[in-house]
Amino acid sequence: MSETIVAKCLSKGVKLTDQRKIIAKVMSESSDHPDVDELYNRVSKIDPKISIATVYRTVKLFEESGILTKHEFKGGKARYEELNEGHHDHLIDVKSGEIIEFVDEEIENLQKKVADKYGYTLVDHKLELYGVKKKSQK
Amino acid sequence: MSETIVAKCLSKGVKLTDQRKIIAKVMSESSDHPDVDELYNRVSKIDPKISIATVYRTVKLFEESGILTKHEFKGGKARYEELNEGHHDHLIDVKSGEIIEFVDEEIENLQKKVADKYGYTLVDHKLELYGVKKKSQK
DNA sequence: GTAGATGCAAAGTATTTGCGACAAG
DNA sequence: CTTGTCGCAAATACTTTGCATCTAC
Repeated sequence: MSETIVAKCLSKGVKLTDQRKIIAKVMSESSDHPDVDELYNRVSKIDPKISIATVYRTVKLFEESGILTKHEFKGGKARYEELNEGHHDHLIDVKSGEIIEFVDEEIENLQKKVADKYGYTLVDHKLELYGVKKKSQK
Repeated sequence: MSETIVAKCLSKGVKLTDQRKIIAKVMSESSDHPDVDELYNRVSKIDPKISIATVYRTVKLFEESGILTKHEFKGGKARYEELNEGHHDHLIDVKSGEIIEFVDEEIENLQKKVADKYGYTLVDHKLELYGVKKKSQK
């Protein structure tokens, strides 16, 4: 868990302050995708003296260091998630806001193929599905 | 061209003011994906008295009326595009900012399949590819 | 004529930044 | 020690809104 984040910080030459350790811990224990406000709330319960500016600075730093990813889902604030080996995309329930993570190799490959077709090498992508729950399941 | 927008306004009961006509015209003549600032600049050349508040209000109204779509590409401002029958996704050149529109039926179908697998009906989606131009083309 | 649209400036959000005090390596 | 970080409050960027005036239907 936090081992990974600490290791990543050391390998990137990122100083390990108490604040960063707390933010890293909270993020690695969060299975949802908190926005900065929410993260700040959770962090404040551990150390109420941490300022929101530090939270903003830290998520940005962690993003650049490959520790977190930023999501900008429709019309909301930026939300963050710990970045692990396995890449995945998101299916968002438009009614409840629930977020489901999924992986689809076939789609990934097709994306590369599309980029290739236009003479591009894919460096990143974003796929978000927005759906409503079905009434009955056959 | 603008016929479509005028028709859509009438059918939706949207009042056709001079400002809206100008904004509609500018959008339908734009083949890129302008943000509000840029749209405001273009509109101002036709009628300098239009305020940016009206531009914001109008793009929002047009979006709700199915005339424009809003894109929130990585870390930038919201950008708008005229909504036509054919749906397409975007491939963004991370170096130049150039945007290429593409359609891939196969990916669309797979998306529906993924949503289905989790018990959802797809109501919307967002797919953005970020790439760099290849040096040599075989 | 009347409901809704506009322009202006002021108010919101979300995020970033300057600066003096402070802490990690 | 020295460089980078923190907390604070002020600043910024984008977008929305209250209000008096004006206009399409």
